[in-house]
Amino acid sequence: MKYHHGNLRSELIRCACTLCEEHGHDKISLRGIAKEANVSQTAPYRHFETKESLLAAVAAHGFVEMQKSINKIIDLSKTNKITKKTLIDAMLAYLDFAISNNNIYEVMFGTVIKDFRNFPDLHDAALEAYSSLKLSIKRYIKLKNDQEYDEKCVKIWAFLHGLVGLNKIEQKLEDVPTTDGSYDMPIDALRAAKNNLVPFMNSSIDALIKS
Amino acid sequence: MKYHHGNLRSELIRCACTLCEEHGHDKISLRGIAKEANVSQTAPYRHFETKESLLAAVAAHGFVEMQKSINKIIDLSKTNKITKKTLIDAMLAYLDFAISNNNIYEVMFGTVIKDFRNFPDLHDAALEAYSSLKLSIKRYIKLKNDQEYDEKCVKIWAFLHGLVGLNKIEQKLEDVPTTDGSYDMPIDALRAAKNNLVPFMNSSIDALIKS
DNA sequence: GAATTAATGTTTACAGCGTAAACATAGTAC
DNA sequence: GTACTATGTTTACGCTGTAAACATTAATTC
Repeated sequence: MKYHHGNLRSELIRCACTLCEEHGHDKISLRGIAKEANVSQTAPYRHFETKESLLAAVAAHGFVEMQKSINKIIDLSKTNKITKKTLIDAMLAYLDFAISNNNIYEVMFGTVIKDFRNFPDLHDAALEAYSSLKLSIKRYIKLKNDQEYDEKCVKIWAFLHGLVGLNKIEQKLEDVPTTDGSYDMPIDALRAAKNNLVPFMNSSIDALIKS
Repeated sequence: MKYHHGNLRSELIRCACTLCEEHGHDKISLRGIAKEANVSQTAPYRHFETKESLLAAVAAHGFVEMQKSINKIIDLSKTNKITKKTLIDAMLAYLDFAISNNNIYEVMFGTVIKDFRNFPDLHDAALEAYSSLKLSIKRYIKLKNDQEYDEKCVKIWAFLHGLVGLNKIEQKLEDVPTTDGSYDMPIDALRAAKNNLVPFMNSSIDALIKS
């Protein structure tokens, strides 16, 4: 058995991502990650000060991947205008990433990492991802100034981020609506939105951009 | 010292709410809550099966309070139409609750409670809160059918929930924008939105309802 | 090339955590 | 008054994050 691992740092991030997505950030331990990487339980401390900082690396990796999947849609190599369909596709790519990387998305946007300023890589990755979102709007529509792009971008980002959150709640609620009339069921509405995602997004995104 | 507490259950919820809002759900322990209530560290187990179920009670309490603050705006005692201003006020009440009860909101909508179906009180409280949101839209505008109300309600709820999430992120990012041009800063946009919250909401909510 | 130093691994140790089990006391029903 | 149930305490266990001491390998200096 070789004493030194060689590239333990990146291996730990890889293992952390895998385990995190599989079990959720609150169900994984540094010891478990170390075991997965076949090193002693304190080996990670040679590469990460705390558990939080390893999770920060997981989050940073998430932002990079998310940005990639958006950039792939709007095709960074070009600079021309994109169609509305392409814009919607980019937004759908955001949703798709968030939902298929549910637990990592939680680390990116949740309370796990208290302050991005403590993790410059993460901080940069998050801002870069935002800039891709903004770029996709810039290439869809001509607006007065940068401030206006930011305003629309925030509206759309909030809407997307909110949909991700609601999707999580839906999964925690009752499948079969009670019919006692005391309250209404948000689940059907959420499910309907998901089943007609493209028209749902089409109307919402356009409304927000033009609002 | 009296051996029996009398109303330990509600006292534990009260202590849990206080400590949770003060330190965040991931920084509080059952033992700490028990100590705050001046009982032994395992006393809570006579009233709550797990830590999760105590936090579920905290979340349920949160939903009830949130609903109250919305109902106060739309004035449940009446049934007439409400103005656009009142609708916006109700949405602002949602945001206000979410932000001033930041850590409890996290328990209500985060990953702490895996499945609301395990906690009927919480499940009911969450649905009741949704119904208040829906009611406020119903009293603002006449739509075709219930399904349409649900669709608009989901859009607005997502938007509001997303704004809360973005607000959290803003606090984790750098205050002073870097000007190297490699990416743009979402913070200014978020801050601008917050400084002009009423017009910001006014345009967005209306656009979503009519989309 | 040998000696020193820095980087990166392991072993051991500790306090705090959620919670299970055994035990103690108080309130309730007959 | 006696049995039963509800509700409290004490003790104990395995898991956690992480600090400290030690071991091994790689890099640097002479």
